Amino acid sequence: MDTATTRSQLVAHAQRLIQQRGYNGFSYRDLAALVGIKTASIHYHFPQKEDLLLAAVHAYQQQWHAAIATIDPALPAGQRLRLYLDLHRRTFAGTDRVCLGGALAADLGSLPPLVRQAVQAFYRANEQWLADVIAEGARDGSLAPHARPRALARSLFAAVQGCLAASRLFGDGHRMDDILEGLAGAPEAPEGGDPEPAHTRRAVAA
Amino acid sequence: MDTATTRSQLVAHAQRLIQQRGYNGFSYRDLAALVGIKTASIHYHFPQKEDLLLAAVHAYQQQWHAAIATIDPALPAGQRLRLYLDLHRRTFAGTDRVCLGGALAADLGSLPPLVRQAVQAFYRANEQWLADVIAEGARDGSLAPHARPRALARSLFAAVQGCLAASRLFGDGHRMDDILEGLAGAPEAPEGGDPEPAHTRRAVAA
DNA sequence: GTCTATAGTCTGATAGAC
DNA sequence: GTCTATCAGACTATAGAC
Repeated sequence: MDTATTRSQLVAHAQRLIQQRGYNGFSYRDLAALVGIKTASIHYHFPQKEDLLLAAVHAYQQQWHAAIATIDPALPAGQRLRLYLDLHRRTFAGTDRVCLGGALAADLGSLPPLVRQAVQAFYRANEQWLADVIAEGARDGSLAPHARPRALARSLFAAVQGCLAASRLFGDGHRMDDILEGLAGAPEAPEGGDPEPAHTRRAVAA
Repeated sequence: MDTATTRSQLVAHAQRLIQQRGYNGFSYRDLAALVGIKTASIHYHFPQKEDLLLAAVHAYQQQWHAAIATIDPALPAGQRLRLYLDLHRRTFAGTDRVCLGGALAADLGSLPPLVRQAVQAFYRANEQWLADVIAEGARDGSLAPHARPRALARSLFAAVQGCLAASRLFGDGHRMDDILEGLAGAPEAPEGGDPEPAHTRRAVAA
């Protein structure tokens, strides 16, 4: 089955354009040119721009849900946490995009209320997944979190979103390593020119 | 001296509108209505929109530089770090704004190159300040960072930016406390319903 | 489902009077 | 410095043929 329907192409291109330029940074004209149809035809699939936006966010959330579901729940919590960060790094490193949720959250003041709710749902889902993993890691000892799971989950997700923006700003795909380094623990002499981030350690300071 | 010149009003309103709605979310029309002049008059002060943008970013960076300069360098590094986070919390809690740097970084793909450079300079200044404080704290023992100062500074600034976006998204002015909690250390039983964030502690896990 | 054609509005920007 | 008047182009959206 050829799943590259016009509708799915529109959603995919809309996602990409928002991630690159922000919510107000793209038009039906851009979209039509990319898909190879006229702007009027887009309205057949998405009568209002808000309809397209909602479809883009919901599809994005499902895509991330599927991606996170590939992280084996049988693995130690600490490793799952690193795989979560690595998933973000691999997805966005070298691209000119950020997370769709973060991109929309930044333009919040010009977002229709329903889109705002969809973005909230995306944030909640990520923060809850992280909080669950952190709590489990604290139980089984694979993590030693220095804050309550929910607080740490929120801080971590915020750091990931901010890191994606900074990575793109500086064209530096390695910035996620900074968070990984803080997660994994670090050299005892923190100001020296230690060139080896302790990626392989299991001790977690968070 | 009455410093509320038309030019300064334009810059201030432009800053606010970008922080609320993003780079592409406001127009000369909005701005003119707020200041009480016509759109054509704005072009006298800022011939192109990019000129206005650059003025807004540069003014913002100076404002933050002045605000951070109020943090007494004689204080312990750990306390200066908390004051830095508190400055952000106090500035944005209860508002519908995020940091101008973060707002522009999110719309990077539609930013003129010179504006992009100005945003980079803003990020670098903040990350450098944080790295210096963290390195000093590691030296004098007022902090025990679990990552190298530069990595920790970048993660922390990313977390602050992400936290501001999430705070506004959920209308929750207390989210900066999550970062403070991770910075200050936390209960040894992280999953319990401990209602007391350890705000007063000095031990820093970061 | 896609098209042409078009409406009505908003956009950044310019010319020239005052 | 601010105005009126205007521009050319972009925007979302609609009507109706195919």
